[in-house]
Amino acid sequence: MKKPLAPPPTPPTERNYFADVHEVVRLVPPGRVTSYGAIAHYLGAKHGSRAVGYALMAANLDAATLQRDAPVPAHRVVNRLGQLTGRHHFPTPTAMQERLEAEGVRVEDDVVVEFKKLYWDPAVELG
DNA sequence: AGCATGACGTCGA
DNA sequence: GTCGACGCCATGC
Repeated sequence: MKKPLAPPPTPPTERNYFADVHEVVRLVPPGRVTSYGAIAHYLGAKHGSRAVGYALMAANLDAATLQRDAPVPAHRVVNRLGQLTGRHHFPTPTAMQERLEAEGVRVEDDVVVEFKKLYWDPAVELG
């Protein structure tokens, strides 16, 4: 039958790459953190780490994605130094830290305490 | 179509 | 050991 509405399987702003990033981030268990580079590396090491952050930013802002799939715990993603570089993109500058601390992750001076200890590498945990 | 930007990471000087 | 430049992928003008 003809389809009166044509729901695009993959919106232009959410391509396979973004979906991949979202999926991996969702796998990060509470109380653990990962890095942009780890995700990029897990996805093939060919993807730029910037694109990962870009995907998270888009995911957080795009309510459609949040409704379609589970919310992306972007607060569990920090840079390779454990710094909360993405906190400025949250509703409030402290929202990211608040969420992390709510999960038992201590944040001090915008840096995850015991980052190496809480580090969750998808390439290791998943593969 | 080309240039500039971005929640990064790695290399070279 | 610190600083600067390039690369990566995707988006916006």
